[in-house]
Amino acid sequence: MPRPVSSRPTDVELHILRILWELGPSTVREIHNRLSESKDTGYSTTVKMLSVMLEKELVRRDDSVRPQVYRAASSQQSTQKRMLSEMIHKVYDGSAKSLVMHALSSTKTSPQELEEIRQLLDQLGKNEE
Amino acid sequence: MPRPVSSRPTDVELHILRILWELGPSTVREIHNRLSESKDTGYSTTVKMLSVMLEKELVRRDDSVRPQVYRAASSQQSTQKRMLSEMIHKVYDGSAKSLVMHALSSTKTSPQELEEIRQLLDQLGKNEE
DNA sequence: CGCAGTTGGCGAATTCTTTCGCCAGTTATG
DNA sequence: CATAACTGGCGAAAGAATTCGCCAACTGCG
Repeated sequence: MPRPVSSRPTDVELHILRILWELGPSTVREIHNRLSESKDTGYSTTVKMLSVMLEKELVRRDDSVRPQVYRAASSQQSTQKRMLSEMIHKVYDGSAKSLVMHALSSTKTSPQELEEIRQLLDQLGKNEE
Repeated sequence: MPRPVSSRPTDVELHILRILWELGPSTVREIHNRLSESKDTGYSTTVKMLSVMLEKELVRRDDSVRPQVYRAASSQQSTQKRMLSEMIHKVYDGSAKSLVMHALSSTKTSPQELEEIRQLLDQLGKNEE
């Protein structure tokens, strides 16, 4: 068997992934510095989290340089989409529409953003016909 | 201090909540029967999960009848909204728009549903002005 | 009543996540 | 090349989530 591919990130894992998406490939030190702005856990903890994430294939490591450089294994987009579709299934019973309606009605969205969404809607409508 | 109110449900907890939303107030036996259609865990496990959920105030229990009847403490809608806004913040960095765009583009949505969304959009636009 | 089956409470085992302490290897500097 | 600072690996502790075994209380039926 090849290997189960990257699983759903836990909260801290997601936090680290977000840092990697923001900073790009980084050393443990860089990741830890950023992480410790919002969380006060030790350096060892960050090292360990990264090693767990490496195990789960959520991140990759470049050993050819010193200090080693970590990067996210999947892009922000694809990770977001994976997590979103899990939510649509497990929380919204497969109804993307309900989720969209909730998302739109419970947060303020600027007129410009509404317009972008409307355009996407038009485009999707075209493909359907 | 009053009490921290219901926290985020875990996977199994959510599964049980979904059953309660579907069936309405139910006995452990009823919940377990439905749960065991998709999961093969024992009756004791269901009892325990419910007691944990009672502790967390995710469900309430009516002790005045025998066998006791459990019901979800929050509606499906409000739970969905709570979880969705957590996702918008933690995964989409607060951008409901990005989430909506992903949701629409990665799942097939019927023309009729697209229309409903468009109407909501129009309505939101009005309130903005 | 008295037994058989059902219900549910509790503590403990298991598994996963998150946290470190400690130690060894690496690097920078005088 | 010493030695001080930094880097990261490992195992184990602490916390959650999930699972159950066991037992006591309750119910229904003859």
